[in-house]
Amino acid sequence: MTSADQSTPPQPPARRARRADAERNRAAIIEAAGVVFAEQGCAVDVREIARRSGVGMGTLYRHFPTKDDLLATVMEREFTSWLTAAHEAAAATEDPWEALTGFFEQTLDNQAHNRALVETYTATGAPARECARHRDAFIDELRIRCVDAGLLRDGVTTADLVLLSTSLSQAVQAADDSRPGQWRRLLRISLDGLSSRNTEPLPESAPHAGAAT
Amino acid sequence: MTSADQSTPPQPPARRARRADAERNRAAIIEAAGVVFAEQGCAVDVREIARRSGVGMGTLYRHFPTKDDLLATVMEREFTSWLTAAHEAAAATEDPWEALTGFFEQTLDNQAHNRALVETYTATGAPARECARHRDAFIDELRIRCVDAGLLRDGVTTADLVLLSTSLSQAVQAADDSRPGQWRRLLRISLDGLSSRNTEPLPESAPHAGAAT
Amino acid sequence: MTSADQSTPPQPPARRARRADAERNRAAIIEAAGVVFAEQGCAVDVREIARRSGVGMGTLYRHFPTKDDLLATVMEREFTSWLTAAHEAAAATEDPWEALTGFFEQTLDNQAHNRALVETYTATGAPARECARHRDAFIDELRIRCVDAGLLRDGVTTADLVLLSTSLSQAVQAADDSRPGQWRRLLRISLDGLSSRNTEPLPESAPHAGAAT
Amino acid sequence: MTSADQSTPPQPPARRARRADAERNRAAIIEAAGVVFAEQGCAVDVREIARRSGVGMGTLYRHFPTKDDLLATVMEREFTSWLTAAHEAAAATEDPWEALTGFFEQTLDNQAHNRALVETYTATGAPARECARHRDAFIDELRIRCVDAGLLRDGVTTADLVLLSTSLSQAVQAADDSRPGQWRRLLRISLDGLSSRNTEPLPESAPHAGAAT
DNA sequence: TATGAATGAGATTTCATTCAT
DNA sequence: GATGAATGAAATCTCATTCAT
Repeated sequence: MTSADQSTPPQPPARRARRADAERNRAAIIEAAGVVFAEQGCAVDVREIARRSGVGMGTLYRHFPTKDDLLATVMEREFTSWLTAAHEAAAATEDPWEALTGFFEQTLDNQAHNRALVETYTATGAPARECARHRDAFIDELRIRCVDAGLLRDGVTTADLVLLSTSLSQAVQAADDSRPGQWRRLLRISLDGLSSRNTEPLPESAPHAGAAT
Repeated sequence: MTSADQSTPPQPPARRARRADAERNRAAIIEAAGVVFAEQGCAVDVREIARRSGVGMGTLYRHFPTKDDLLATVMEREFTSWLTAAHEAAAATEDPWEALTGFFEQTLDNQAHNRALVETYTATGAPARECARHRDAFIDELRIRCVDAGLLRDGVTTADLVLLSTSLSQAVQAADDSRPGQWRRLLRISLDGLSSRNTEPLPESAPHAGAAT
Repeated sequence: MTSADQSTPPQPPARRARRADAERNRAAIIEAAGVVFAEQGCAVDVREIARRSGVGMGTLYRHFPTKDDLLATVMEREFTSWLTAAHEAAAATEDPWEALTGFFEQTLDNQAHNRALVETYTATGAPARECARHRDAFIDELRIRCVDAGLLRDGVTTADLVLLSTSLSQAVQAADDSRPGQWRRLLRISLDGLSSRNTEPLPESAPHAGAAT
Repeated sequence: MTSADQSTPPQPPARRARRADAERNRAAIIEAAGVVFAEQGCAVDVREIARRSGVGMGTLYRHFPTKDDLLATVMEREFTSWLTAAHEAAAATEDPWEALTGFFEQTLDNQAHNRALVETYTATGAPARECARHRDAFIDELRIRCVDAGLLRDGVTTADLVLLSTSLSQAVQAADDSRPGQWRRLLRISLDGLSSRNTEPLPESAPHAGAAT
C-alpha cells in the first residue's frame, strides 16, 4: 500500500488480477448469502449479506443485479451440488431401494437447516426449471431402478416422489428444532408406503397442467 | 334473560344497534383478511385488507390493534373451524381407519389453497399453543381408536401423525396448482405406511426437547 | 327505566331534564379531563378522557368542538378556581408579605402535580388572556400592598412576580417527584431576594413587546 | 498523525473520501435538527428535519436509527458544548460569585430560544445521566468556591442550584418572546436570595429519593 | 472497480374529528 | 341528545436499489 504502490505501474494492471479479485468477491458473496439465507430465510436484508461477505453493496449489486438474482444463484448452486452428491451416492449404491432411501436421507439432511432452500422449494417446486428437470430426471432413474427390481409400488410416478421429497423437506424444516431426527420416522413410514408390498392402486390425479407420468 | 326474552321483543336495540354494524365490519375484515392472507400469505399489506373489507385503516385497527392480532385471529378461526368440522366428521365415522383417513383428507382439502395458514402452521406448528393442543388431543383420539382396532403400525406416535399432517399440508400448498389432487396419492402412500401391515420397527427419534407420547 | 318509562309521556320531556343531563355530562367531562390532563399532560388521547368521563366521543365533541377547546376550558377553570382561592387567602391575611408568600405557596402547591397546567402556563404564560389579566391584577394588588408597607425591593414589577411564579411552577413540576418539597427552599430564596433588604437596583429589561410596568 | 500529517499530504483519501461526505451529512442533520428542535420542540416531524438537512429519510435514519437517538445526540451536544463553555468561563473568572453569576447567565442565554432543550431538561433534569453528572459536579465546584469565600448563604446545596437553573431556564423559555431580557432581573433576584447576607435558615426538604449533599 | 452512503417509496400504527344509528 | 364506530391524514421507520467518490 505504501512503497509498493509507487513502484508498480498503474496502467496495465494485469486484467487477470482484477478478474481473480472479482471472482473471489463473487464467491464470498455466494458463500455468505448461502449461510444467511439458510439461517434467516429469503427475506433477509441484503445488507446483512454484504456485511458478512465483506464487500460493499455496490459490489454485491454489480455481481447480482437483483436480490432475486442472488437468491436464485445461491439456491441453484446448493441445489446442484446436492444433486451432484446424490448422483454420486446413487451410483455407488447397488441396491435400488437403498439408493432411493439414501437419496431421500441425503435430501432431508441437506435441507433440514436451510430456511431459504425450503422456502423456494415450496414456492416454485424448485429453484429453477432447469434444476427441476435435472432433479426429475434423476429421481426418474432411481424410480426405474426400483421398478425394474420389482420393489416399487405399482403406479408410483416420478411426480409422486418429487412431491414426497418436497413434503418431507418442509416437515423437517418445521420440526427439526423441537424434535431432531423425527423426520427419519416419517421417511420410513412413507417409504414403506411406497414399497411393492402395497398392492392397492393409487388414486388417479386430475390430469391438469403440464404433467408427465 | 331466558323466558323473558321470548315474551318481550319490544326494543332490545339501543346499544345493540351500532354493535351490529361494528360486528358486520369486523366480520367483513376477517372475511377479507382470510381471503387475502390465503391468496398472498402473511406478508400482505394491511391496506389491501382494509380496501377489500371496504373499511378504513382506523376501523381495521380498532378491531385488531396489530396486524399480528388480525392474522392470529383469522388463523385461529380457520384452524378452529377446521378442527370442529374434523371432530364432527370423525364422530360420524364408525371405522377408525376411515376416520383417520377422513381427517387427513379434510385437513389437506382445507389447506390446499391457504398460503398464510401453511406459513403459520410451519412457523409455529400451529396458529397458537391452545389450538395445537386441541389438534394434538384430537389426533391422539384418532390414533387410539386405530390402535385399539389393531389397525395402526406399532410405535406410531401422535407426534408422528402431527408431523405428517404438517408435511402433507405443505406439499399440497406447493403442488396443488400444477397438479391438483395429486396429494391424494401421497396421502394414500403415507397412510399405507402407517398401517399395521408394516411390522418393522420405526427408528427412535432423539428424545430432545419437550417431547411426549 | 322500566315501568316509569311507560308512564311518562314521551313528547314533552321536560327540557330541563335534558339540560340537567347535559350539564352533568359536561361536568363529568371537565372533571375527568382535569384529572387526565394533570396526570399525562396536554397530549393525551381524547378517548382516554371520554372513557374516564363515562361519555361517548360524540357527547364530548358536542360540548367541546375541539380538543383545544376542552383543554382551554379545563385550564381556565383550574386557573380561575386557583385565583379565587388565592384571593380569599390574601384577603384573610393581614400581613402583606405573608400574603405574597402565601400566594406563591398556594400556586406551587396547586401546580406541583398538574402536567397540563404547567405546559400551558409555559406555552402562553397563561391559559388565556382574560385569566392572565386577572392574575396580573391580583398579583399587582399583592405587590402594591408590599410596596406600601415598604417590604418589597425597589423596582420589582408585577411582571417580575408573574415570571417568578411561572418559573417556580416548572421547577416544582420537574423536581417534585425526586425531591418533594425542595421547591420551598427555592421559593424562600427567591422571596428573600425580593425583600426590601436588597437595595441594589435591578437591571432594566428591554422595553420590547406590549409590556406594562 | 501529528508531524507526519503536515509533511505528507499525498493521498490519505481512500476510505476517508466518502466518510467526509457522510460526515458532512451527519453534521447537516445535527445542525438542522438543532434548529428545528429548538424552534418547534421535541415533537417535530422527522421529515421536517430531513428536508431542512437536504437529505432523504433513509440517510437520516442511517445516521440515527431512531428519532430519539437523534434528539439525544443533538441535546447532548448542545448540553456538552454549553458545559464546556461554562467551564472555560468559570476558570477565567477570579471572583467566585461572579463565576456563579456568569454560569447562570450563560446557561439562560443559551436556553432562551431552545424549546427542545428545555423540554428535555424538564423531563429528565438533563439530556442524560452522564451529562447531568457533569453539570452537577461543575455546579458543585462553583458552589464550593462561593462557600469558601463566605459568599453563599448557609445551607444552600448543589441540588438547590440545579433546581434554580432548571427553573429559570423555563421561565426564560416562556417569557423571552414577550419580554426579552427580563430574566436577568429574575436571576438577579434569585442570586441575591442566595447571598450570605441572608442569614435565616432554609426549610428542610423531605429527604426522599436519591438525594445528596 | 469497489465502496458504502443516499434514496424514497411504502409498511405499520395513532388519533383528532365526523357521522350513522 | 348520546353513542362509539369509522375515518384517513399523518408520523415513524425499513430496505431494495442507485450513485458519487
